[in-house]
Amino acid sequence: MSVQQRKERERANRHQLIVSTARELAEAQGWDAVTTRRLAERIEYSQPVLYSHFRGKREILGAVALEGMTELTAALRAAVADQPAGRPAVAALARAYTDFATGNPALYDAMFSLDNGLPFGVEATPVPLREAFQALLDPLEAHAGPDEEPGIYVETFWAALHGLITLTRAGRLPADRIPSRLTLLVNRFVDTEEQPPAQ
Amino acid sequence: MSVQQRKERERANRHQLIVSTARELAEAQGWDAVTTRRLAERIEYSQPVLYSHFRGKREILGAVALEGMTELTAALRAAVADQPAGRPAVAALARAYTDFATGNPALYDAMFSLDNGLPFGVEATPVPLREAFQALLDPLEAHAGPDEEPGIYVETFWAALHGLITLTRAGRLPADRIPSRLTLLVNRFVDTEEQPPAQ
DNA sequence: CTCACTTGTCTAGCGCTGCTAGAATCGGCG
DNA sequence: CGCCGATTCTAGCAGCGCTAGACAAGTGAG
Repeated sequence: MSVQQRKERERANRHQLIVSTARELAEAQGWDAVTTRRLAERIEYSQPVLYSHFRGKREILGAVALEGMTELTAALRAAVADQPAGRPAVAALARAYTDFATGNPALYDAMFSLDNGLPFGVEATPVPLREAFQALLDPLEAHAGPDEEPGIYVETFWAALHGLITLTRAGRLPADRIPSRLTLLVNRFVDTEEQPPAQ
Repeated sequence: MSVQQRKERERANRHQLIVSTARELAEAQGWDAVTTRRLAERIEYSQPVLYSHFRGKREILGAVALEGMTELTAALRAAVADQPAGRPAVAALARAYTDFATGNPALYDAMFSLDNGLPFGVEATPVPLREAFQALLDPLEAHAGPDEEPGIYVETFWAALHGLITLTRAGRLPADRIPSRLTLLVNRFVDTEEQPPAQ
């Protein structure tokens, strides 16, 4: 059985190679540059090999996106971990989210802007997606008002972050003053009365 | 000179025909279906005619987007006009914005999601874009806090709206409960203390 | 060790895209 | 009428995602 095991291992390696290469290429030259031909050339196989691993280009995008979800979760958790709960944690969360997006623009696009075929918000939603949302929810939900459903509250906060990022990157908003908008957003979503008045 | 005038008029008509047809096609079947071949066929000319009016597909997109900006401005102004200034005006504004986006999804994409080549936020920004932003700014800016710069405040509010719309349409947020998120957003961005406590 | 066969990979090609060079045709003017 | 410039068309390029069918390599049986 060792032969079959070796083959499976090699196949898994190549699978990962495709995902990593696609991601690198996208991050270096944008997703438009990630064509099946270029990707095949980079991994030193012919095009059809890609289709023995993935149903199509979208599925490759989805695999990259999933990888990104895990990393985003880790980044958010790490940023919040060494902050006191409450407002500082939310500020750190927002900052970590936008840093992740600006630091990995192609990855972020694959996750949230492009069509990656991943099912959001249904029971079939992959675990990394759920965890990413949970990482967003944990530091936030305590700040939802008494009349606000926590889920809705977090979704709206997330949408605001996402809007800031996409509009900025698309050139619709000036790229400077990102921190100002972020601070304003956090102020608007975290009631200061909850905290002692340590401005 | 009447001949030349007629030619210019015909040319302007065809220009508008291209823009309208592109918009209709996009709204009916999505922007992916708007190919130069299909578009040429619809207007009953050959492909190269398109390139005598526009530098390329992106410029057609830009023309559609510009048309949308004017309509968005009108929609926002109309929605706010018959509302008392303050919170109701902001709520109506937010509602009108999302209604416009969901009612004209392809148009909205051309304006704010796809690459239309229009210059935002610089001195060369076309008038319709400025006016649209102004229509957003007018009912809002009075609600910026004392420590908040109105421009930043409006940009952030706009980004939140945009994020809600794009995430919802991309299937990242469940489409129901849009009104809940909208209400929450308005609550967070309009301080209730300013108003008499007429819940 | 040889042969048949399964498994894996590649070459070649389809129909489509945005865009353009150069041929052909149309329309106004002398 | 016939010329000539402006206009429009035909035909084609390079590249896209994706796939059918030819080919080679590795496996197990005799």
